[in-house]
Amino acid sequence: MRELKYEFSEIEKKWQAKWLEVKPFAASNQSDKPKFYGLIEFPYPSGEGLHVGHPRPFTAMDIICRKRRMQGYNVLFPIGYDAFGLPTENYAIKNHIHPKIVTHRNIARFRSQLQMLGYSFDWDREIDTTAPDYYKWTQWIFLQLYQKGLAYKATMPVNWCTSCKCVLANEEAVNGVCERCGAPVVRKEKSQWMLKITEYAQRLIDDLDDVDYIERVKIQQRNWIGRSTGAEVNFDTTAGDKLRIYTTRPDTLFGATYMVMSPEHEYLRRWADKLDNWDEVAAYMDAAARKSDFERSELNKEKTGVELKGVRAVNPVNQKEIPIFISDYVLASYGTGAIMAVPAHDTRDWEFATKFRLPIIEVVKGGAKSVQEEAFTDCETGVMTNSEFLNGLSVEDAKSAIVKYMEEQGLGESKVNYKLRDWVFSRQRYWGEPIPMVFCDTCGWVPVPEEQLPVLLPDVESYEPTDTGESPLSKMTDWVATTCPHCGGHARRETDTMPQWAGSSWYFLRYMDPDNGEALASKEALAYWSPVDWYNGGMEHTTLHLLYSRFWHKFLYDIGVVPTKEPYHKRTSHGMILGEGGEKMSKSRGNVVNPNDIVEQYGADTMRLHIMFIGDFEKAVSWSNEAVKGSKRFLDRVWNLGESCADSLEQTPANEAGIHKTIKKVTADIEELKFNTAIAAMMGLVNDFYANGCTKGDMKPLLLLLSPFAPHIAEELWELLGFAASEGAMACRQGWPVYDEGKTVEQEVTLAVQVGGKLKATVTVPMDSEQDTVVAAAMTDAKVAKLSEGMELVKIILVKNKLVNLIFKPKA
RNA sequence: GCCGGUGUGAUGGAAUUGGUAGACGUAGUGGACUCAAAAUCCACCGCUGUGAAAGGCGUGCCGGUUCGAGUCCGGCCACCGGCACCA
Repeated sequence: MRELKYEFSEIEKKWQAKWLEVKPFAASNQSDKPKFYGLIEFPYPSGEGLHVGHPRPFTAMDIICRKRRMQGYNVLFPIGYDAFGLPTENYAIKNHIHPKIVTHRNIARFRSQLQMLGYSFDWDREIDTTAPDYYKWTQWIFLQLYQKGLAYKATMPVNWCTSCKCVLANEEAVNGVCERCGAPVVRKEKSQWMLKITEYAQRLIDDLDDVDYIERVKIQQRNWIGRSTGAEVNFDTTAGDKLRIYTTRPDTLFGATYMVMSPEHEYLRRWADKLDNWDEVAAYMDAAARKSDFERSELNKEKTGVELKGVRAVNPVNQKEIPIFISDYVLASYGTGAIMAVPAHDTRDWEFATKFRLPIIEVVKGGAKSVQEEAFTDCETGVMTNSEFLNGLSVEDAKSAIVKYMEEQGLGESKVNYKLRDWVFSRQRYWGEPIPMVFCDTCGWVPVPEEQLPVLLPDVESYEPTDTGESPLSKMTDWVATTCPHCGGHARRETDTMPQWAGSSWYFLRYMDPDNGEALASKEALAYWSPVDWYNGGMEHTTLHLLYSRFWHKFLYDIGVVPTKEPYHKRTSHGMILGEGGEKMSKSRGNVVNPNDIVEQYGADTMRLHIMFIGDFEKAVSWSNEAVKGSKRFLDRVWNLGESCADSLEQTPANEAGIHKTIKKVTADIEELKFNTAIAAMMGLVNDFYANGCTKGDMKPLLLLLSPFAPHIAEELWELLGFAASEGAMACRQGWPVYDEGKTVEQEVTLAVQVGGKLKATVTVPMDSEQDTVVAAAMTDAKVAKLSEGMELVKIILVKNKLVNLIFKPKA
């Protein structure tokens, strides 16, 4: 008997100190072993510290990486901090502390919390996006984008958060409110740096075919990019200009009974003197401009619009004259900003036509109701009608036929459109990377020369955003005033900073070679580690960080900086941790669980184990303080086995099959993110050990299987049972246990016996018994025998080692 | 409206992908140990039924395929997430 209590607190401190000292998790940039790069989304170091949302994905990847090391891989599992951002800045404003100081404090806190949980990060590769030698390279990438024409300045209506006093990306404005603070978002004309992500739209779709992302991520990205194929068609107008429209249904061209332009369309002002009702039109344009996006979409149940009196369009295929309207249901920013309206086959056009009593002409037949009652929008079943040479064709055939005709006649051509918009890249805030551009009155925008990077973020007196919509940096006149790198004349620095997403768009590259002063990472390091083998992160980043970083990576690939087209080979995602009632955790509900409390009460191993045991990793689960005890109890039971097991290094025969089965299950389950059932299997094995008795030989594989999940207790018992002494190393440096398929099967199996498909009995027979043996054994069962009286056995279905189903019928 | 996902005991969740539904855990019940409690160990634990059995019912609802359906097909309902006047 080894009599030592499971003092988790001391044990965990001991091993954490040892890992920091011995560095068993340091990755090497040169190795004969196969490489594995496991990545988690680096945290934003908020003032609140780690919350329970963090340990779930972190522990999962830690388990995978610990297992990979034991399987003989050279593993890179790094950590860093995505530390630029608004919460830190807002805290700094409120408390008059420099954001730099706040950030350092928060990072220190995060670091100690992450170490407290025993993660096997390579701490020598820690990065911080706010460090000048890091953001130097963020700025460098921006300069490359600028040089290739992918960064440009444009004045355009942008999403403006009224509370943050800052521009938001499309992706950050959710339902008319700011994703971060919830304040209303309004439209504002501003001159902004933009990144041409749209240039990569098709490749961002196509290359999804070559990566191993979970399907819902691929689907969500494809939907977000929103590719559609259709045609652009020119309509003559009585004003003389050709009005160009985009449609995905060129087949319905004969059904176009009017046209609609967006209120922002450039022709409108040009046509002012031709319009009899210009006052009315101008009033509508004004009203539309004043509406926020939210008002334009959400509140717009009823369609509104104004007819242009004095200008009409001509349908190019039948020369019919049709009216033109303006309406805010047509968006200026998509397609050409104008549409042909086919009310018979588009619900929005139908609503508008009904309200304005415009003709509805059926050109596709097959709808359940008349098109006067309901638009028929189905493309699969319809047949063309009222469309001259298209009549009788299917919708698909009609599309190709009309496009071919239009291209021959010079009326229009096929066209692909995307919903994806260019990325608004400027923020009027302090705590971000300065955009390395200078404006010279004579030369215009001039990039800061690479050798002058980084453009350091200067210290300012106040971080308050200005009401004029300019960055706090604009008040730093000394810093703003500079000389033009081109002509040497007076120039002003760009005072906007980059968005939060900049630093995180390439951070995984920096981990490969974090101290490089010459490049964002060396060619060798990039060649060795690229791509990230497995990246796990939240679904909320699918159309933000994940898309942005794929875009940057493709660009870096194009200019020869990185060796792979895609940054991440595999992408998985975890579900959220909800509060006890299945509700979102929030301060206001008071159901927030602090990992520190759990670690203090039960230990880091219990915390890790429980967060993985709690339910399906990919789905949302609710936290239960009560249930944590079960995981702690399991570790106590393992500890007690370690104290009481027999000294023999032989395995107990009764445990053998269970051990091999468990190795098989845990090995496979980790790969499939089924941590909960892996843990259940280990619990089952421990229950067997209690029932059958156990030896050191039985404990050995159990401890190795447990070590990625609960590394501290595993190391301690490994040492205590003498394995470390006799084999000279920590558990984390052992080989991953292997199973013998032959030993996973039992000698005897219990089969279900069904009669007519209903379970009536079970019978135990030797493994792999043939049908005759099984049936004979089944018939010895009293219940089965009784059911077979006076019956004839007409059919036997045998599923080997599982079940036998006997079908009887009355004897004739 | 469109695109994903989910629905299983008191409860968190399992189920080798068509083969013994409820593994593993929590809560609960009974017992052992203890002066006692906690902890620990052992047993029971879907509903109904009975003295105990037998039997019947049971994976959101209705129908279908099959020797056999939580799993497949058709039609609904509810909840969660994403997108949303993108022509």
